[in-house]
Amino acid sequence: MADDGINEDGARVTIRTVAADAGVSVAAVSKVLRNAYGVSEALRTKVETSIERLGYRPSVAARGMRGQTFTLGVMLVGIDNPFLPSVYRGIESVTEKAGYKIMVGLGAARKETEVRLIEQMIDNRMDGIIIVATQLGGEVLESYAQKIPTVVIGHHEATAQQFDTINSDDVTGAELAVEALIKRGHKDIAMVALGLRRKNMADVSPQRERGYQRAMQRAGLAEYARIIQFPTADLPRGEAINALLTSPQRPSALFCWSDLDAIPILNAAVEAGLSVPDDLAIVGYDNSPVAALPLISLASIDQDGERMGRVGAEALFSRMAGRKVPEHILIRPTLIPRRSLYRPTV
Amino acid sequence: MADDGINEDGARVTIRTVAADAGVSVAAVSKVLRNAYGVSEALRTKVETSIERLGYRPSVAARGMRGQTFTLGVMLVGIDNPFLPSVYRGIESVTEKAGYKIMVGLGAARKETEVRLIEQMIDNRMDGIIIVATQLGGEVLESYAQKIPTVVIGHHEATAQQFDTINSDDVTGAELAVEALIKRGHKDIAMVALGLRRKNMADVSPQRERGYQRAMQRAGLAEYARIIQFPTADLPRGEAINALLTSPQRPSALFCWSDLDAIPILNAAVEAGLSVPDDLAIVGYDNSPVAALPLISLASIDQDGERMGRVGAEALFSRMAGRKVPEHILIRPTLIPRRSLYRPTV
DNA sequence: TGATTTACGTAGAACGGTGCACAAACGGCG
DNA sequence: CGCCGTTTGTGCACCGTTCTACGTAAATCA
Repeated sequence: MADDGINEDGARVTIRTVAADAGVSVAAVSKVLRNAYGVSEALRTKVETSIERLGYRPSVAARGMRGQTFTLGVMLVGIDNPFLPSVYRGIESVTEKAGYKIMVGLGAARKETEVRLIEQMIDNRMDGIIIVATQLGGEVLESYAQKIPTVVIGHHEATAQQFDTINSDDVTGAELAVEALIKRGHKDIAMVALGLRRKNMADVSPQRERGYQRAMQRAGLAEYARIIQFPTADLPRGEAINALLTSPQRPSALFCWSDLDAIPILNAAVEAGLSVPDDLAIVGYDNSPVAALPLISLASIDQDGERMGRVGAEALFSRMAGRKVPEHILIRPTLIPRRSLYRPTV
Repeated sequence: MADDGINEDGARVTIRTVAADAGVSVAAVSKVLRNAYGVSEALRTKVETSIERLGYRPSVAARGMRGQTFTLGVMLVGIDNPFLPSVYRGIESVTEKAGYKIMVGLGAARKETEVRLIEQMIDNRMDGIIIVATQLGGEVLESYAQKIPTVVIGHHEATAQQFDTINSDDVTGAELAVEALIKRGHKDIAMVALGLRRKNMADVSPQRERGYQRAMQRAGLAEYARIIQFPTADLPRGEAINALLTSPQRPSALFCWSDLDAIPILNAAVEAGLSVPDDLAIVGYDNSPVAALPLISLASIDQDGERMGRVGAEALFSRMAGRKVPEHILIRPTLIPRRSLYRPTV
């Protein structure tokens, strides 16, 4: 049984081979493959038997030239971001059921690379793309979205027309964090945000800054509110952390835009002899697996990435099916309390 | 300037559009694209100008039907394994220079999924594939490798004929870990290994077990040697960890096949009131970023994943260029000492 | 100068599918 | 029995490239 797509002559098994074997036309085989209209049960079984026997596999490349490829492109910022695996799992769970394949592009958070990947996916004739946590601007996204059904996850563009967006409600998430700290008696609560070259409200960090500001204001703590812009993740943050911890105005509590920053800060604080949460309480964002480790035990906001992935994939399918009006979905995050927020009552 | 591959009529810009615009034949444009032999400087600039002006982008799908796609497939076990990002970076650094694109498949460590992904890559007419840390058997790999140039990273198949392998020298890595523990005065050193349904020497864990055994024997500690098989990563390991830590035969030191297990064990040990490294010294494997956190400070064996990726990509290119004889490369790992191995002399 | 080589460019058949337009077969009905 | 509408299956143009085979003009050689 040649299930490697190559028959005994070493020639590739194509749709024509199958047609000849089944004694039908090429068009008939194609119809069966796409389960198109107008195939009798008899024909279908005949063709499927031949396909099975010959181990035929349709060429995606050839398909892509006219019809669908049944493949979706998923662009992720990078492989090491703790929030992505769950989003990916969510997407996968939906696409698998629908019989679609996924092709992943890893973006490394560089605009140039991201553009290249999107174009690559278009060139490869993906049926649709999901873009997760991109740095790209709304105009660029709109222009790509005209050419290929697009869903964007983790990037706030609530007015986008050509594509859908799925986001955690980052404002609410930040409010949850700050309110929890206030409830523990904190007043002097600072925030660590992502210091971007060019501030863009579409990114998650500014959204969380807004939530922070709101919650502080509502609690009458506006005078304490201050946002510390941290250098981007790949730069050395050691100095910034040091400055923060040794400052005479060191806050009593910290809300951190991401676990990516919260975890190193928490580590540095303990190393410096501070007690967490007594000297410094910390709440992060993303609920990454590391935060859950007992030695870290970092309270964090959970985005339910899996659900975001699922919802995103579903939106993409409905868009591929012809929906034109954009959907902009917010998903409510939850607070995961841990030791960095309060000392458990033993 | 229409740089979106669609001209003002809304029609797709194809090689024919470019040919017409430049006033040359389709074949000529194709030659320029592939920088094939027999193009004058004049022709080349003429064509390149048109390409630029029209914003033409060749269709990978159409290309795949006859020629190369200039795209490589990279199959990764999963997105959350700490060792993969560095391997990926290594691969990327080489392919980028060569002007090749990468398409990633995420395998989730399920054989069925992995097979599907490899076939998908063949269907998509990748020019070659790199498979990282697969569960698949040697025969399966050989059969795929006949159809597409293949390099396997992190899977020991030293006798494979059809594909190349790049591996960390896992035996030596384990020896390094055990010798370091012996040097710190430990005798009762146990090992935690990955408990596979079907033991396969191609996997990394058994290789490390062999290195452990050797080092123990060479030091005359064979009587102490014992290997504890842990359930695979996705199952709850809490019980296994508990049993290990509360056993009356608790060893004084532990060599762990992966940080994936070492980190939870270290956490549990400290939670249980043990002192690391005094009551229990631990050395892990992979040197994952979490191991480096001060609060964790887990000694670990570093595989230099980036180098493995680079070497793997280079091997793939040379194989695509026609090399037939297989290469099986071992890369020497190094020990990264941290607090879980020895208390620093202050 | 004629013969041969070299360089450049072109025509047109692949490649492996899709999908439209149409033919054939079938059954129901007046 | 002839007419008509509905299935079911087929022929063929097409998708956007590559690549072989070949034509032509210029350059080199004897």
